[in-house]
Amino acid sequence: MAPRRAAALRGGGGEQSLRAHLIVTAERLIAERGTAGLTVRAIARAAGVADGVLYNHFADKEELLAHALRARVRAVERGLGELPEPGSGTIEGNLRTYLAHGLDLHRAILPAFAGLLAQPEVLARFADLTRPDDDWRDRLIDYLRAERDLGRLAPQAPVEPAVRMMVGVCHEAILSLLLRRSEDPDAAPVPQDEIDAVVTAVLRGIGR
Amino acid sequence: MAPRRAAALRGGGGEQSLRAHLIVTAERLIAERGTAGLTVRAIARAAGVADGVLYNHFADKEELLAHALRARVRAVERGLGELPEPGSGTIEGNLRTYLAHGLDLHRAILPAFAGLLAQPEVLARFADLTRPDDDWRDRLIDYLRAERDLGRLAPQAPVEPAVRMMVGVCHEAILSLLLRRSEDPDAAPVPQDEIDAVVTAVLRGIGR
DNA sequence: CGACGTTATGAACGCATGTTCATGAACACA
DNA sequence: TGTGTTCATGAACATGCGTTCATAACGTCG
Repeated sequence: MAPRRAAALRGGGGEQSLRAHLIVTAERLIAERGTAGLTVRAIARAAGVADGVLYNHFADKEELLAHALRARVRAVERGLGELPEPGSGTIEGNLRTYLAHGLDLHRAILPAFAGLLAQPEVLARFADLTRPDDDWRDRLIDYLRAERDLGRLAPQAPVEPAVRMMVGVCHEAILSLLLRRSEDPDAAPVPQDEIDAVVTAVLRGIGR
Repeated sequence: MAPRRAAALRGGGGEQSLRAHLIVTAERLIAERGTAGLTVRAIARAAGVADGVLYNHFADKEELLAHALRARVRAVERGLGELPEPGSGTIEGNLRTYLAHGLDLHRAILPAFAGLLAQPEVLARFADLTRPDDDWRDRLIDYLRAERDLGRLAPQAPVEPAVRMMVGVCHEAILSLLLRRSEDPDAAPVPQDEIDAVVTAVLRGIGR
């Protein structure tokens, strides 16, 4: 039927189709180095297959990249676990969880998308891709509104600006991490006490 | 001495050196389309000169790009005017000015840098380039600390988280603008009332 | 066991890019 | 006017990319 030499190279199992194998390999490379200088040959070499295989399973390089990015996004979301329910725990603790969640999400996603930001025409082809931080932002908005409806926040609490700020903090932290990484590859992420300070300030901002 | 055919093409004046002319041209192209797909030939064509001229004045393409980016950053900063002094006006009004300033700055700068974010090794060559939003951020920190020292803010006001949020709001606004632009080229920037809401929330966050 | 269809192979292709260099045009000076 | 120097010119080069396709290796079926 299908895989021959390549299947043998990939190990005895071989229950994974070559198509899936390519997606997994591209996903790994994207996670490591982003989409920027990622070549067809690099993917093929990493997958242990010939240069042209890609075109037996995808229309072009971008279609493979789209599938790989989707897989990457799903993997990240799966690894981040559940977000708090409204009414449970303290709002402060829950916001801290949301912020940590958002920071992890952005740290995992933004580098992969950085190469696409520069090319709007390419980015447009990925528009149907679930935009992970839009999801996260919507859930944060829903969460705060629900807390407001439960009476645990003042009725006039400015939910939208608070969310805008928390999303912004995530972007800012990861962008500055990217910039610092260009000089020092081992730059550290945002320390915990700064996260706490932001949560405290946001809580004051929405009237606690 | 120097310019011949090209000088004539550029107009009668010709007091501008070809080197400066190349920088200005590249700066214009960067402002319009970013550094992403910018080729040596595109710059040469836009400047009305031969393909290879660049190498009579710069070591390589990246050196020209560095000069052009520097020029672009300076031009933007020049166009944005002065920031408020501590002690003058209201803190609310001043923060609004800072935020508008930061939004303009990021809208003008971030698209040009988007292509570089994806390539850390290239970005590292531009490390000496004044990082415009670092400057802006430092000035905002200094401003709020000065207001605190003047007694117009509580001594324990959390300045750093507030600044982190405002910088983040700028990043977030421009990044989401870039993303929306990839689908709708005429997407609108952040409306004024959202800016006001953010400023109000930040003010509450630092204890007003 | 042999014919057939499927599909991985990887060399080759076309193209775009950054860069080089032999050429000659424009100027300064004698 | 003649000579030397400077430097713009743009065709040519080297490289790397995405993509194609004739070939051959493999599994299936009669």
